[in-house]
Amino acid sequence: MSYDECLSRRTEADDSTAFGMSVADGCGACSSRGLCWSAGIASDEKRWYDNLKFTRRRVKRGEVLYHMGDGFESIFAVRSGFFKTRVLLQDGRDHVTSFRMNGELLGFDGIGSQTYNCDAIALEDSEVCIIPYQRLMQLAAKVQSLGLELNRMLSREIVREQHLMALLGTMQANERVVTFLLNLSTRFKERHYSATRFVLRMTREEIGSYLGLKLETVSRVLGRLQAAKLIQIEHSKQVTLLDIDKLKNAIGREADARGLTPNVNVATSFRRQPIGQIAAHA
Amino acid sequence: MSYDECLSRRTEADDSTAFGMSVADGCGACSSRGLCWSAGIASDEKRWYDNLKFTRRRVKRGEVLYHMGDGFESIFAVRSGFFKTRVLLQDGRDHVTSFRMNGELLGFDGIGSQTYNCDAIALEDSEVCIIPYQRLMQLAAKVQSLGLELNRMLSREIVREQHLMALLGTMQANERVVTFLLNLSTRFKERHYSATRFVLRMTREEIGSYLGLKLETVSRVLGRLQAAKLIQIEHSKQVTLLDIDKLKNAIGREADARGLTPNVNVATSFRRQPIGQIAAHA
DNA sequence: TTTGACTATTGATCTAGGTCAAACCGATTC
DNA sequence: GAATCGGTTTGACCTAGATCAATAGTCAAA
Repeated sequence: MSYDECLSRRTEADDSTAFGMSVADGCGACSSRGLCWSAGIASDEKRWYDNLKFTRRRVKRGEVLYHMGDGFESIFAVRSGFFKTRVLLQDGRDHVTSFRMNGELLGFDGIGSQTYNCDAIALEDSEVCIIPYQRLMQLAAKVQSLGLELNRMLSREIVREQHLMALLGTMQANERVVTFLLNLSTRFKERHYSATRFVLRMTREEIGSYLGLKLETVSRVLGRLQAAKLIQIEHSKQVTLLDIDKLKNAIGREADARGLTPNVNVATSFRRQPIGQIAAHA
Repeated sequence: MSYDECLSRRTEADDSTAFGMSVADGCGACSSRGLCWSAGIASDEKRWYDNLKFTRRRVKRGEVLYHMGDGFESIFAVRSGFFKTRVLLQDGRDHVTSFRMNGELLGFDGIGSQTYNCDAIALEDSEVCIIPYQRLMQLAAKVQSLGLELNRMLSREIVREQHLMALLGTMQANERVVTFLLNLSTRFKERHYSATRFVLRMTREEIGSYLGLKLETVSRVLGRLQAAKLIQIEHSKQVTLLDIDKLKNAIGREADARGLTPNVNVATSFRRQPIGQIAAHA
């Protein structure tokens, strides 16, 4: 298959109603340019990249992009919106494994078994580029750097998950939530959004599932962070990070010394004393 | 680079002293054949695979195969022995992310950043094949199925980690340990070792780190499993799985009903009895 | 065979986070 | 504007697993 064949093959009419599909303007003009692929594509092959076009698909809030068990055909790039992925255990328990925003990719979990291994669900009305895996690999056979970049992305996903495992295996509730907020912050920053003020698209329960905590615990930690003036929350969803440096310091052993624990075990009987009262006496 | 160049390039003398290196007999004759790569290589390209030869390296118990931060050049296939990988957090805490046995691969975490993102440490005297990544990708450019298989392996690693995240995020101590034992069991079985009787190469602390538990908890759970006659342990390391089916059933909600909980606090047990539990064996 | 360094077990106690329950809040809908 | 609904907060209480501490195997070196 030639370059041009590969490209033309997908230039269907822009019928945005059928299956919620529509045709993209092409990667060169995409607002996620630089986040999604291009960073790793060798510059002499950039012209290639800029001419890529992928079919798009709209996914409404709450809708499933793909289900665990569905046959794997494509990976997806988030163009706009917000997704979560989750794995289900046999007995019905589930665990959220990632949140994805624009420029991030979904579906790597399907390559190995030719079947998706988790559910991907939109947390708000979203749009994705559909990247057919077969076609991608045909291209990669021609364009060296494309295959290399795919490997890099898979590897980075492995590393991301390793960090998450370390979080789940070793961190306290406070640290988990702070790590989560800081991670969102840097990702928004990369997208030229505010690093300090953003909206949480997911519920407390979803955050909890992601962090291995119960929703009440997430709520309490956020409450404590707010009481300690490290963050501010309006309407449950709108978060402002008031002091990123202090937040960063709150990860690690010294977390307790900074007034984030509910019960500063002073003498004996002041158990579960809210932070505000302690601060007032200090 | 031609097929033959690629192959001949690495046929150094078998000098097993220098750097602990030695040359392998080639993949075709390897005892891990079928575990490591070949399963995914298209049959018309098998002759290719069978002629592959990689430099080997011996790693003594306790020695580091690669360090976090080391420049990435190669992935490794375990020929014999046993490894753990671990990530380190800034403040010194660490978390074990995998145990690797023969036929399994190490180093995927380095591809994305060109730098290893964890430590790989031998738990017993071991030997690995060194698979230079550059060379591998050169080959993959010629041999389609090699690149595809690499993608599959990376993807499977992603899925493996997702399951582990779910374990760390949602499972009780009992379930974690049982899952761990069953996982070892199936991996030994795949290698034609006993699925029911094997040696734990890692310490209780390492198991604990892997499972997000403290070593005392691991020890207690193993003790309980033994008391329940589901397993037997000799000399701390030698494990026998006495009833794999019951072990499998011990994962999930009903685990408690099977005598795995330490203190059956009868006084309070009437307070909230899960409905599912009553119906379970009717 | 003794010594010493690990590693594992076991008991007693403590606590971070889970559980349960009630109230609250903001957005829809009727 | 009352009622409903999904999500959130907050309080009271409980427990699984952590922590601390003492004991005891295991193994290799002396």
